[in-house]
Amino acid sequence: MTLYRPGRDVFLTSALEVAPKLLGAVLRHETAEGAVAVRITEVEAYIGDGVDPGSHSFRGRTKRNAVMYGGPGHLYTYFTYGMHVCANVVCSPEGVSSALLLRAGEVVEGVDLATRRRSGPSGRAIPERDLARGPARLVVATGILLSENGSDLFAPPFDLHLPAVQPPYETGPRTGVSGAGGSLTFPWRFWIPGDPTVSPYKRHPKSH
DNA sequence: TGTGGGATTCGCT
DNA sequence: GCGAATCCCACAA
Repeated sequence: MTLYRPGRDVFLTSALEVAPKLLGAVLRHETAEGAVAVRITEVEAYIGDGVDPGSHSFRGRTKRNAVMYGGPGHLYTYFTYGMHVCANVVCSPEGVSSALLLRAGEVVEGVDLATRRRSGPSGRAIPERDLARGPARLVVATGILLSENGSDLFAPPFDLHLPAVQPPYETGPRTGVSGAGGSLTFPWRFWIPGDPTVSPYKRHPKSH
């Protein structure tokens, strides 16, 4: 298991190149409640500065997306739909904007804690594979907070381990983003084929 | 200072 | 399958 650090190795390049290497990586987050770790199974690339209309940084740097320009290995969180938080891993060198949205993962540590966080006061049952299946679900399960925007993912309370051996992966077009049907047809999404934690409706974009 | 829209999820049908 | 919930941020005035 190799520990990569920000500013070095694979994280000094674009999200499109980092994506396959982040699949299978384990992201761990520790709080007073305990630790939860997820094995990343699905990511989506975003590139700013006029390249990708779907990116928050398409129109350049703003106060909101400043973290995306802050160097590789940092956490970019944002609030959306009035109720959800999503988490990204910044991949580009300082001054450049490129990141990976964590779309899905498998909880490999702290299943009980993750279940409590996801079920809330209702205490309803949640299938283990659904604990971190979906960007906002993954954030809830790991206990990542909006206020942790900008955190170094290679330092406590976080820890990011890349896999010694890269798992096989598949790519596909983006869905769920306005403007996704535009002229750009990069394979923005990357996932581990056959993994049950990958969003099912993303797994079969065209079921004809 | 006001306004419009969104990198989603859940529950009901 | 469909629609509601909900609030931060960017941008226009």
